Amino acid sequence: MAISLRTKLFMEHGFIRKRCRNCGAYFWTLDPDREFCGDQPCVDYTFLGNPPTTRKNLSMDQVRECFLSFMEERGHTRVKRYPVVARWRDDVYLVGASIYNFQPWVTEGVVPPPANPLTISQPCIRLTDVDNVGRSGRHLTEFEMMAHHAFNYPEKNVYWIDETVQLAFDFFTEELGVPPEAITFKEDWWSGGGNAGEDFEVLVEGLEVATLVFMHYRTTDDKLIEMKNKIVDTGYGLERIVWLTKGTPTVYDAIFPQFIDSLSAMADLEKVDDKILISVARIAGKFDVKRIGLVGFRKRVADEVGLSLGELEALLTPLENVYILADHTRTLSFMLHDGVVPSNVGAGYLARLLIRRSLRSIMALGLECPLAEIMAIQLKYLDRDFPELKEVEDVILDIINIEEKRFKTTLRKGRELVKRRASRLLSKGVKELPIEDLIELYDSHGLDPIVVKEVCEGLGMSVEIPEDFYTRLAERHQAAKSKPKKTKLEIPELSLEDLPPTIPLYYEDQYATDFLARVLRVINGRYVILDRTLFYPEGGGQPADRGYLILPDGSKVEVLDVQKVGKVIVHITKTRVPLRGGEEVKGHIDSVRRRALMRNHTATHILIGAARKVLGPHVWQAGASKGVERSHLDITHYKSLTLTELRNIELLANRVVMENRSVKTRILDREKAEAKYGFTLYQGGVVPGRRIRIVEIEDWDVEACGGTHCRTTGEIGLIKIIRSERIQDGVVRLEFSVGDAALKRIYEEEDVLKALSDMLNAPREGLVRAVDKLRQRVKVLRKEVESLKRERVLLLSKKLMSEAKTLEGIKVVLGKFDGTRDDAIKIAENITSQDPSFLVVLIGTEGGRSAFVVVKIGQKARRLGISARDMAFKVSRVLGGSGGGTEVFAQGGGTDIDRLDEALEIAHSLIFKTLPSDR
RNA sequence: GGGCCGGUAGCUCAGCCUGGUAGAGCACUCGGUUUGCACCCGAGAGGUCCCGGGUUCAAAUCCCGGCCGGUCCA
Repeated sequence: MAISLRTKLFMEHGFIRKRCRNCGAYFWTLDPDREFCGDQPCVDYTFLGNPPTTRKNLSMDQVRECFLSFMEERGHTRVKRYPVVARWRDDVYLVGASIYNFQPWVTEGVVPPPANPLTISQPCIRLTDVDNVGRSGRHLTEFEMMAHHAFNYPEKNVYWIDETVQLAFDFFTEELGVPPEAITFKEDWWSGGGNAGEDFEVLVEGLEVATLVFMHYRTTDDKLIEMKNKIVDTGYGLERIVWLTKGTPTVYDAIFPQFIDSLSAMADLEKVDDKILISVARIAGKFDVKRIGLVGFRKRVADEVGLSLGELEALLTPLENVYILADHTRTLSFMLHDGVVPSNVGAGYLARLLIRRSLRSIMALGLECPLAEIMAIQLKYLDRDFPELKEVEDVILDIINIEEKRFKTTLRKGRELVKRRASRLLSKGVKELPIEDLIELYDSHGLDPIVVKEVCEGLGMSVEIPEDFYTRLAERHQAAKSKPKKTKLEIPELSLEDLPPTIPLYYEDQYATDFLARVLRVINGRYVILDRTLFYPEGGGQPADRGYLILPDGSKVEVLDVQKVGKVIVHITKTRVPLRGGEEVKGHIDSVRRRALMRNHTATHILIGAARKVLGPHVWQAGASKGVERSHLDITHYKSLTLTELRNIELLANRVVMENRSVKTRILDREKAEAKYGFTLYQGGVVPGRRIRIVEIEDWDVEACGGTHCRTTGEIGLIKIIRSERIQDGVVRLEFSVGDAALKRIYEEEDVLKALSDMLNAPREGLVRAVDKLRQRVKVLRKEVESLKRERVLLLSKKLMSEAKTLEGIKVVLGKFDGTRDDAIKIAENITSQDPSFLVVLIGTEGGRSAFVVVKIGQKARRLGISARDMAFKVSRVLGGSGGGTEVFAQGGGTDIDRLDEALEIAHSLIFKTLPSDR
C-alpha cells in the first residue's frame, strides 16, 4: 500500500507539487517558478562561494550539537554513536547508515529501541564511491549521518510523516536560516538492509542535505511485505550541512581545513584558485567521475576553466591526494579504533585497501614521511570530537606502520618481478608487454598498471594500459566464479514444526547429570525428541553432550550427538530406540566430559579478557572451538605474538583462575545489556532474540553466550597455552588445554625431554648444548665423507682408466660400479674430462632395489658413432627399465637387478660389434 | 568465502614449459689489490629444492593432497 506524501506542512505553507522538467521526478516547493527538482544533475550547486544560510561557517561540532540539541528540545533522546563495525549483524561488515544500528531486531519489533524517538549522529562507512573521493569534491568514505528515528508499533504511535517533515523544515529554516523557498522536497524511493519505503530528499541549492525515509516494508526476493511497524528513518549529512554553511569549493575544505593546511604545508603545495575548484565541484555534481572516466571528467573541467588538460592535472592532482589522505585517515581512525584488523579477507581487506590508497597518495605527493605521522595529525584533530580514538593511538599507529612496511615489501618485490619478466620478454624479442601479463601482475601481485608501465618503460618495453582494464579484470573473476556450495550434512529434513520448543534443563543447573523426560517423537529410530533435556546441543563452539537414555524397559541407549533444529533439540542415538512417543525416559549425561567442556568454555572467556588486556582493545574473538582435551581461541591481531605476550596472557588468565572469581549467568533484555556492557558482548558473533543470555566473569569479561560455564573460575584449575599461530592475516590462534588435560600436555612435553635426555645421555639442562655438539659433529662427518668420496672418485677414475681396453685409439671403460649413481656420474665425468678419448659405461645398483646405467662418451670417442642415449636405453631395457639423455651423456636403469651381468654383456657387444675390425 | 601467483644457499632469484651431474648475484670466510662514497681480482664455505603421496629406471622439474606466504575480488 503506497502512502501519500501530501503532508500537513505542505498544505499549511502552500507548497506546490511539481514535476521536474529534466528528470521527471515529483517535488514540493514554495517557489512557483521552480522548474527543476533541485537535485543534481538537474540543477547546479549554487551555494558554492555563496552559502544560503544565515548562520555561516559552522564547524562540525557546531552543526552536530545544533542538530542533536534541536531534536532533544523536540522530545528526542540523544543516543551515543555505535561502532562502525556492525558486529551485531552478519549481513554487512560496516555500518553504512544510522538505521543499521537498529536492524533487524528493533525494526522488526523484537527488541525495543534504546529510546523512542531518538536522535543520533552515527559515523558511517561506505566504500562504494572510493574512486570518487578527492576528485568529485563531495564524496567521502566516512561520514556522519545525523538522524532522528521514531519507531511506530501497532500499540505505540510516536510520529510519522507530518511531524518528520516539519522537524526537517524547522531545522533548516529556523536553526540554520535557510530561506524556505530554497528548500525542495523531492519524492523518491529508498531501500536497504532488508527494509524499504517512500522518502523525501531534502535539497538546498543543488545539494542533498537530508533524506527522510518512511520505512514500512520488508523486502524479500524482490517482494514488498507491508510491516506492522512504521519507522521514521532520517539521515542528515553532517559534512554536507557544514559545507552548505561554508560554501567552500569542496566538502573537504569545509570539514578538514586544519588537516589540509597542515598537509599542504608539508607537501609545499601552492594554493589553487577557488574558481577552478568550484568548477570541479560543479561539474562533478553533474557527471559521475566513475561513469565518464577520470580523463573525460578532467577534460570537461579543463574546458570549463580554460586550461589545458596537463595544466589542470598539475594543479589538481596534488590537492586531490591531500583530500584523499584527509578522508582515508579519518575513515581508518574509526575502523581501526572499532577493531578492524587489516587483512586479506573480510572487513580487514577494506582497511588494507584504504591504507594502500593512502600510501600511494603520499608517494604521489612526494612526501617522505610515514603514513603513521599523517594518521597522528588526523587523530589530533579528531580528538576534540572523538576522544576515544586517541586512547588507542599506539595500536593504530603500530598497525599503520606494519602495513606500510608490508606494502613497501610488496612493491619492491613487485618491481623486481616486473623487471625480470620484462627483460625475459625483451630477450625473446617481445617489445610490448602483453595485456594478460599486465592483468596478471595486478591480480596476482597487486601491481598497479601505472607502476608496471613506469618500470617497463625504463627498460625499453612499451606498455599500453587498456581503457577497460578493470572491466577485463572483473571478467577474469567472473569466469572463475560459481562453485557448488558444500551443504553440511545435518539431520535430515525433519518436520518438527508442530513440536513445542524443548525445555533446556542445562541452564537451570549446569551441574545436574540426571533427568526425567517424556518422549515426544522418535524419527528414523535414532532421532529422539524429548519434552525437556539436560543434553547440551552443539553450539557456540561448545560440542554436544554425550551420555545415555534409560528406556522404560531398563535398557540403555547411548546418545552420540545432540543438535538443535530451530527450537527443538534432537538426540542422536547409537542404536534404534523402539519407542513411539509418550513414554517416560531417564537421561544421564557424561558428567566428566561436560565438566571438562565447561572448564574449557569458561577458560575461553578468561583468555579473551586476558588477550584484550595484554594486546589491546582491537582484539576480538574470531572463532573458537572447545574440546575436552584441547581447545582453541582465534583472536584478531595484526602480528604474530611474541613469547612474552603469550606468557603474559597465560599468566593473567591463570591469576583470574587463582582468584577464584565468580561466573554469573543471567538473561537480560538486549537493549539493557548493550547499554550496560557495550558491543564487546558480541565476541562470539551474532546472537538473536530480544532477551540474551549474559555470562559475566566478575570484573573481567562479559559476553552474550549460550554455553555452560563453571560457577567460579577456580574450578578450571589450570590454563596452559600450548602454542599460538597466525592462521590467517590478522587472526592469531591460541591453542590451549585446561585442568587435567593441561597437565597431560605438560607431561607430554616432559616425556619428550626425558626421551631426548636418555637418548643423548645428557641432563635436561644440558640438552641444548648436547644437541648443538651433535649437529657440529654431523657437519664435520659429512664433510669428511664428502672429501673421502671425492678421493674415491679420483682413485677409482685412475684405476678404471688404467684397466681400460683400448680399441682403435678409443679407450673403453666398462664395468660394474660399487657406489651411488651420482658417484658413477662424477667418475665418468672425471675420466672423460681428463682424456676425451674415453668411453665410459658404468652399471651398478642403488639402494638394492634398482639398477642404474651411466654412459659418457668423450669428445674424441664420439667417432665410434656410438650414441650414449641409444646405449643407455638398450642396456636399461635388459634391466627391465628405460633410459635416455644426450648423444654423449645418458642414464638409465631398471628394476631387474639380477641381470646386471647380462646388461654388461649387451653393453660389451654394442660397443665391440660396432667396431669394423674384430680382435 | 572464492580466484590467481609463489615457496630452491643467510638475502634476491634463475633452473620447472621439454624429467637426466642443483646454479647466479649480493652477503660471508681467506688471499691479493687499493687510504674514496655499491671498490676490484682470485679462491672457498654455504642446500630438508616447503611437507606428504603418486607416476618413472630416474623428480627441484610431471600429477594429486596438505602447509605456509603474497595478491585480487566479495
